[in-house]
Amino acid sequence: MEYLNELNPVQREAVENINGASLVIAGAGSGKTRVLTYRIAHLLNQKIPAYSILALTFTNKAAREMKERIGNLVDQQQSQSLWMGTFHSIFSKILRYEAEHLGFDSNFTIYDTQDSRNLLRAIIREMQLDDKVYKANEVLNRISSAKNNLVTANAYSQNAGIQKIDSSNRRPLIFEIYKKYSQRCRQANAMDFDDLLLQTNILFKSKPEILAKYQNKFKYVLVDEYQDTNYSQYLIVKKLADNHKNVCVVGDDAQSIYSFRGAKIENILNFKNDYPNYKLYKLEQNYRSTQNIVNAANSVIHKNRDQIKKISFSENEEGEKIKVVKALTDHEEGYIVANAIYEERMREHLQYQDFAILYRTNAQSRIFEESLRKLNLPYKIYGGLSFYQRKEIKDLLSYFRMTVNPNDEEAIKRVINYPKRGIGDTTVSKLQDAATQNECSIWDVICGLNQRPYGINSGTISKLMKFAALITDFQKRQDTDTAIDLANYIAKTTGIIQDLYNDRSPEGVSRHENIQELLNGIQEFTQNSLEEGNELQLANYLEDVALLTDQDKDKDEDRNKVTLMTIHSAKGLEFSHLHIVGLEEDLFPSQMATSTQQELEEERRLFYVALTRAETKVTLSFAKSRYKWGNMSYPRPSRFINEIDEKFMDLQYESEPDFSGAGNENFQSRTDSEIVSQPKRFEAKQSFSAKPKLNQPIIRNNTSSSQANDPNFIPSNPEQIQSGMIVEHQRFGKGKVLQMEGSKPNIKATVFFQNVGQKQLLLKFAKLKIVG
DNA sequence: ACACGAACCACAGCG
DNA sequence: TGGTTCGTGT
Repeated sequence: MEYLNELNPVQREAVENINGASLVIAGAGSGKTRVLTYRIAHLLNQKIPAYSILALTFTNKAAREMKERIGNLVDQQQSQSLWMGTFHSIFSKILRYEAEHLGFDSNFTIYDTQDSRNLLRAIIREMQLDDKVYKANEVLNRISSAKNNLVTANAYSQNAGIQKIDSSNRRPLIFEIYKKYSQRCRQANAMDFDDLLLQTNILFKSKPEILAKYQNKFKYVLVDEYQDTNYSQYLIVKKLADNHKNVCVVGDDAQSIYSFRGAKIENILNFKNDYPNYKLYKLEQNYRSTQNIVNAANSVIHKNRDQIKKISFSENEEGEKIKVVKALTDHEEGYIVANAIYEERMREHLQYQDFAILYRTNAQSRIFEESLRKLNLPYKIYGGLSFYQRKEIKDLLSYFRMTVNPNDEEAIKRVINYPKRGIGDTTVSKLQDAATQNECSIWDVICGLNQRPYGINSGTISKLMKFAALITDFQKRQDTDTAIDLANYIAKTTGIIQDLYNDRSPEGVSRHENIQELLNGIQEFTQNSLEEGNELQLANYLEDVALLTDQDKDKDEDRNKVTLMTIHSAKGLEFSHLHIVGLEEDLFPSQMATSTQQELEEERRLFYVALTRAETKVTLSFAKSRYKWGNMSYPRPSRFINEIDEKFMDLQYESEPDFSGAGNENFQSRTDSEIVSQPKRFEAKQSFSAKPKLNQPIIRNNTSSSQANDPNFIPSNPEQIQSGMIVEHQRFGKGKVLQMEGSKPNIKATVFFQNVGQKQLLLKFAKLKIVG
């Protein structure tokens, strides 16, 4: 047990007091994960069997890493038998086991957000509602937050408060959509992400004997990132721990950043009410960051009113002050950050993996990708469209889903006509109507078509029969084939592989590669299951895959790379040198989060989380101009910059910085004397008025005689533009035409724009003025 | 049924 | 910018 000596006194107490309720308030970098892993290791050492320990983490990755570490402290065999994972993955397992009690089949599909949205869109269309009023995304948010507060479809329709809100938003029929949505999910034998928690609660409430079973099984319950649990999750934990009360929750109210999805800080604040005899441990020493960073972060978070008072301090070296960089444009911000990383790495002999760029929204990532690529800096990017959400991946997975659960409505709609087999939208909607009428699935309708053809012509019926036979064939192979064999068989027989192979465009090639990568993953899964003696059928693979994210498939070759991610996904991570970018009003804090005190405080906590990811150095940056929604905007620097106590800052940006080139080969554009200076309106705070509508080509009558004299001549014809001309583009500003190529209908011009670099424009759509 | 072009929309964050 | 949907022509 020499591992106990690696802990400070408070950490050690939190690890050793295994019985009763414990609340661990853990400041950033205070060794929270260490306490959790050591506590679990300690439990195992006290001869508590692994299968009676339930540990709920925020991500799968965290669970995996923690298991690994516990394995190193005790033994791998035991640590692998722990019940450790996200709420979603743990309770989806339990729900599969208990599915019959809820009227589901144990091979139910898990709908991801895309599936849910598609289903909602279909329902809204079928109800003939205006999809501009009933936006699928917003309806989904309403339903999701209802579920997270355990409001079922029936309760929703009977709740006067909710009905009032929906009515005042002119969307009084959301309850109807919610009802239909629930029915369709049930019909399809599918649960969405929120259902995994909601149905667990329903199960525990309606079947006390089942609840009792799990209460007895899980004698020790641990929860990480407790500040980010929602009501549904809170109640699951409370119920499971109700008998033995051996519950340990770890969290930091200052790092609560998920209230948008129903997380409640109150869960931490109310812990003492549920467990009056609880013990409180405060981990206040930060081992991660320099004193300067910790102090700076503290000075920010102290501006929040709602918080548990705690001191966070560091005994590391004082460290560098926080730097702030001002860029003229969003693209320049990209160049500056990439250059800084390039130079810091050289000067301080660092690895690429020591650097991270954190931003508020995924949309900001592309500019940094471009500038990193220009300097040949390897990077990895998280978020955005994940691997498992790509079309080709979802298509193949949908065949797998059909095989395991043919009632899966979203899967069948994806694959019924992919690859093309001549079954069009009209046929699908006939099938859908029939399914709704008979309260059965589309698959059931297809299987009964010989008896009741629902007005579908015989040609199409035989196509449908062929499709059905294909799926039935897959189903028959399920029991005998391993996951990888069946997956390969499906990929081949459906023609997906061939279809993608035939597409020799770069996109087609990459899609083909993605499919190969997915199949490799299944191969790996099959192999691992074989070694560990687990089930190795396709259905078993599918159980996990819906809950995986990109961060779960970290590859070795990705290790030494600069990390690009949102601040939200950086939670729990740490980096030596950190760039927090886009510190502008209406971006960070987000314009959607400045109306109430609570929202603003959450943004501030988000900034706090960002700052505390850094070990040695933080650089903040902002741009004076940025493209947003396709338009130029001129934001002010974020208020958060000023909220950091000046003592901890290096305020060099106040004096106009000089990025004008010397020793910086990436700014050739600035030395190009042909390029005119910034347009005057650049200084204006708000965007210019009387702007032509973007989607309408601007065409005036072009008497070409006046062309040379008119500084604002708008061409209607690509031929009126020649190389060397100075032109102005609505989006990219002023620039010089370098060269033209292509034939009349689609002439391309390469234009060098001052702020954006070279742009290829298809002149047919170009929004250009000739200014000289 | 399908292919193509044009209009429209999107950018909050996650399992 | 880029993905999706809608309308049109084949």
